[in-house]
Amino acid sequence: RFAYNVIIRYFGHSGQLDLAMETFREMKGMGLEPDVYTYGFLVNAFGKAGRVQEARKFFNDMLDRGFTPNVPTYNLLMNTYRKVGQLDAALGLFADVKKKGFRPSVVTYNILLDSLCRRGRVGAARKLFNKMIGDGCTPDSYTYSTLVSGLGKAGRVEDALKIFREMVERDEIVDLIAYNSLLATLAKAGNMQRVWNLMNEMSRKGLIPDTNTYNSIMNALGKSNKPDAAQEVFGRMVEAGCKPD
RNA sequence: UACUGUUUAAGG
Repeated sequence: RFAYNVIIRYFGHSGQLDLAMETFREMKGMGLEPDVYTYGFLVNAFGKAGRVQEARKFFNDMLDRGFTPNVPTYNLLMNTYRKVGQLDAALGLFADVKKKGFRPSVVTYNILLDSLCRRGRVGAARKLFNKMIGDGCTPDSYTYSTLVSGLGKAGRVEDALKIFREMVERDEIVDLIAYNSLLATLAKAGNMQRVWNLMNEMSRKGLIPDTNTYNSIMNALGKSNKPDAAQEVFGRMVEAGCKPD
């Protein structure tokens, strides 16, 4: 069964859903009982492809067969809802998790925070953020980047900065993605001074900007009609040995 | 053995 699970995960990961299904049928044909991992891999495979109905069907099959999903399994389906923007369904699952007496993990909260932000519900996201801390769930660097990015996209630059600073104050590791999230926010807001300052801070910390870093800045400059500045950034990018994609 | 975060047109 372990071997079948590995194969199903592989096909799911590479988007070969038909082969994943075929392997699943073969597994059952051999009289091998799928477990929560088997179903989890299938939920994930179809969820990543945006095929919500099928993902949900596997999840329900698992319930019908008397398996008790654990938190990561719920997260897989919740992430499917997040991807297609079905916020209410994601919130419904969250309620189920709590009703069953499970403790949502930091990943669960991160998925919900991102769902809320993508629907423009940044106020609700901040509330949930406070609630998660109140419930004793410690935010991680995913949590902060999600919020910085979400607040930034909503145009709430100062709030994004506040969250970023909070991450620093809490000694959370500020990784490249966290910097990229804030840089994109600042660049879109036309706050180039802070962009350059932040870039300097990054290099002091030994963090190497990647194509994502440069692309988001150039994109913002282009949109605000500053092709010359964008070109200058492009020059710096090449100078720094970063290959344009 | 599984789950989450950063950039990406224009026109219609």
